[in-house]
Amino acid sequence: MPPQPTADFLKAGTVFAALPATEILALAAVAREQSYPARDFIFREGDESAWFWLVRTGRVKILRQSRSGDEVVLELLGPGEPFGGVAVLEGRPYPASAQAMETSTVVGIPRAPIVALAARHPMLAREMALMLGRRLRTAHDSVKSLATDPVEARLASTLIRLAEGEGTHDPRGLVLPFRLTRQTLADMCGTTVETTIRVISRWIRKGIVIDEDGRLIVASLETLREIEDTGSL
Amino acid sequence: MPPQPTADFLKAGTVFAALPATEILALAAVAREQSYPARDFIFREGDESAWFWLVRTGRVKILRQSRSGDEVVLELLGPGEPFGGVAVLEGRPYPASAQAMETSTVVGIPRAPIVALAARHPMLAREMALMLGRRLRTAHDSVKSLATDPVEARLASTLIRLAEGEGTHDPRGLVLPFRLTRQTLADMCGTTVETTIRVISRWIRKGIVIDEDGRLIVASLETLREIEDTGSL
DNA sequence: GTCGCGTTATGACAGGCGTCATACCGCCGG
DNA sequence: CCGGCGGTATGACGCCTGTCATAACGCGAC
Repeated sequence: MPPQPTADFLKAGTVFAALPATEILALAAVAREQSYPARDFIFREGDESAWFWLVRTGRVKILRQSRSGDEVVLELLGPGEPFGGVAVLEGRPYPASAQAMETSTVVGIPRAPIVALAARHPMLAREMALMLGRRLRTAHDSVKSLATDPVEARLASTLIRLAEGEGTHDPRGLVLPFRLTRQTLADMCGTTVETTIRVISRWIRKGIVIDEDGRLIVASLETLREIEDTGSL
Repeated sequence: MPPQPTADFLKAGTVFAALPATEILALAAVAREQSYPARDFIFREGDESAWFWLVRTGRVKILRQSRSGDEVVLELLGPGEPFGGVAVLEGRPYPASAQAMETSTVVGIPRAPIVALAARHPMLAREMALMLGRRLRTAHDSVKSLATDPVEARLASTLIRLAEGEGTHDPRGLVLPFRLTRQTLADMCGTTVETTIRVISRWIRKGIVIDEDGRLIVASLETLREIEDTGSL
């Protein structure tokens, strides 16, 4: 049983916040909550996009795979964040896979009610457009970083982004609210586990970051920023 | 004097196609057409987003620069394609620069009328969302390619994308409808001019592509596809 | 208990590709 | 007509970083 009813959860998010109460209740009636253990896939690249999803609890990883089998992590999503939306509205298959990073529950809403709702309430499209604009910008940030920066700078900047966006304050620094393996970090930066491990280990030895049982704590955002700029320490 | 009145141009594009004629005329009345010579900037990253733009003729390059001065080309836009839109709607500064690749004319629409129009006609937001979804997908394609593929495969896949999307058929192959320098291609793939020159020269010697006075012709799309997959030839 | 898996760690090695230098060609402007 | 600029071409060199191998540790499954 979720900590709060589905309707309240839908209303609390940014996506459906502006909808009238009756619409929210109608959505909640057709929504389905489901829980996934770590490493389970919610859907895979190429699957038919039958559901629109929202992260309820936990952490979901959006990724694509290449023939050679190595993964590229495109986005990390936390509670309240939607995914699969564009594919649903366009009626295309999902362009990427979604995988639970830790035990997570997600809310799924079937395609038909969402499409009908979007037709009735154009403000949904507006919210969608703004959100996509933001995500396009961060995607472009990634492109720029991958295209020009050396590995250590890329690792620094994704860690900065995560810490600033999702970190909670603590006497020791900014604490990331989820476990982030070196492998996942590597997949977000287009590098390998080994180099990521080498870099993070060096940072830990220098006290720039702290590894607390798999959870990273950014102790010196400033040093990371310097690394981001100069490409090394 | 442009080849057709501004109003007709606006109506012909995908963005405003569904609007009533009176709205189109109102837009055309406040729109401004302007011509830029090659290498001139229409706006720069960080500028206040006072205008929403459409490419009328020519070719516009969306790019970002790093401190070290090297550029990253995020998108190449041709006639009918909009740019600067998200920044205008959100009231943020432009997140990237726009530069004319060749002599180009663009149509600019001031911020206020666009914002008002979007409020009156929610379908605009819908069009916007769909367009952003497509662009997000191609951005994610770039991320994946930059993160996992070797340089030669990246060059192959951007050339394939350009040829399939914008190439015109010809007995010799798919002809790109604009001059594309090795430098620009390098900036699109996150590599350097030198390596791009080496790779393209090799391709030209093998007959995979043809350089016709700066315009590239893709003679064997299949070979390029094989290179895209295997990472070399 | 112990086998296996996921994760972190460290070293050796090779090679793709960036960097620097140089050269050539066509074009435009003074 | 000639100097500068933008673009293409080619070689030498080096290093960042991917690849492969090996090891240790914690933990859940059986």
